[in-house]
Amino acid sequence: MNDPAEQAGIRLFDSASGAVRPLRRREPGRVSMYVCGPTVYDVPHLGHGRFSLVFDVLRRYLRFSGLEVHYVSNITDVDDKILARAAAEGRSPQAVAEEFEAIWWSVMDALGVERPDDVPHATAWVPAMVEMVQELVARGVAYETDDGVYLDVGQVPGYGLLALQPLDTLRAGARVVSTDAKRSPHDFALWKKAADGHSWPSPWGPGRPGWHTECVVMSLGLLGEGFDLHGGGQDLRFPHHENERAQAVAAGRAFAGHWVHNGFVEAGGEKMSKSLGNFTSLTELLEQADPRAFRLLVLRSHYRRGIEVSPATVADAGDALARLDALARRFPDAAGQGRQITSVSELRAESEAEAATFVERMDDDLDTPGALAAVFDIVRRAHGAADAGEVADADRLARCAVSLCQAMGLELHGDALDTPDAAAAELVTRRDDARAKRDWPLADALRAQLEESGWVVEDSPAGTRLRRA
RNA sequence: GGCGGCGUGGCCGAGUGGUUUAGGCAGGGGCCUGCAAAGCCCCGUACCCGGGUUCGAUUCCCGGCGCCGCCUCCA
Repeated sequence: MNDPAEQAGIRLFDSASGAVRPLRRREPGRVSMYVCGPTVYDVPHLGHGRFSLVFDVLRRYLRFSGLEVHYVSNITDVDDKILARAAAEGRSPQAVAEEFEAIWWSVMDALGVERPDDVPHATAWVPAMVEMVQELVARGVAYETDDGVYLDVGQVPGYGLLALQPLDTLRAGARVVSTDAKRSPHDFALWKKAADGHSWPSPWGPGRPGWHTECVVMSLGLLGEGFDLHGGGQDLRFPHHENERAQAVAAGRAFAGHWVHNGFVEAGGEKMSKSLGNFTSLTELLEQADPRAFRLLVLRSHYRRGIEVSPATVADAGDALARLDALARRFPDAAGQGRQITSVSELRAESEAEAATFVERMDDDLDTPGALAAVFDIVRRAHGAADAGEVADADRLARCAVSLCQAMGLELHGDALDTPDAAAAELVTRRDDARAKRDWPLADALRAQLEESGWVVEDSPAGTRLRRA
């Protein structure tokens, strides 16, 4: 029991075994996780937002459970798409990668996604990648052709594990370019020969690493053999993760202990398009909606299922968020800075039953919808207690709800961010005055004026309160 | 062709072999309020279609229909 999470004992679906099983740790009390990051050749799309949020929530929850988390997520800054864009726009691949990486981080910050502990860039790891490819060639599991170095997947035991089907049943053809010197259509490039300015020296001449080579080298390099968890979007399961795993296995290294994949973002059967009013990118969504509404939308469905992200579903989540914010507004004390509880053990000391329900839901394959339902139940009870004058209980429940939201990365806003401007402040003063004199027509007229300028007016024992509509 | 997933009340979205319901949003009624807002209480008798197993299936099995993802670089 010296591993705090023995008590929490989170169970997660593992794509390699096809079952929900306990997340085992290489070292007690610590979790090492690697999540495939973006290739920076364009602005982030909605799917990037979902995976970032899903793994941010997992990371935060593990920490809330009392575990120390080492979170690594890469930036792929070597890629054909980056080169294509650079060529099309007449600038360097570095310039393209830098531009979109900067956008990536600004979007992550807006979403409240915490920065990874380590952010390896592929370009900084090329020598290590060359070493691994050399090792694979030396072991006789990789071979050189005219255009690169390939892994002979037929020699890798268990290839097809993450594809969930055996190698010989995988269709070979549909999207494969054509016959080349590869021994099998499934063999993939560890190293690509190229002498186009964006290349590095290697024993096979100038070139650049294959995509799968990047992640396997950087994850093992930073987290070491047999790290705990490897995550990413569903589409990466095969071939990307399969091929990372194949390289590790072929090189005789223990790889990830647990594979976690999140479901896709869908757009209601319709293609995402502006004419339908759907969001076309994450940046566009963030221009139009509260980032927290998007996080709540993600939390509201199970991470392995698809979710629909549209203006309507985001707005709906925004309305639900308003209920949560209303709690923070009513209990500014409980929601105040520094008053949240940041670990499950502390929370148990104060709110055993509520903490237990939340933990039970989260431990069950990160059941955020269930956890959220538990939070809403606590919210309702906090208000009920306050209405009944049970101040201590109300405060405790409110603090619990706010803390649990926090544990999932959801910051609740009370009044703090809605500071009225001078004009509004004056109207408030005049209205309080009118109300004191019981001049209702005047008070109502002033309220109407405030509402016209975008404020929601709420009366409270402390006088008129405003918040943004 | 192979593999995987999904189809739940007006909408979003969980879950389960049967006694009382996920949850949220929207809607209706009531309470509170000078009127509101916020909040509290109450309400809607849902589970793609057809078979089968069962005392009983939305939940298990079989077959359809529909939607989606993967099968070489897309999170």
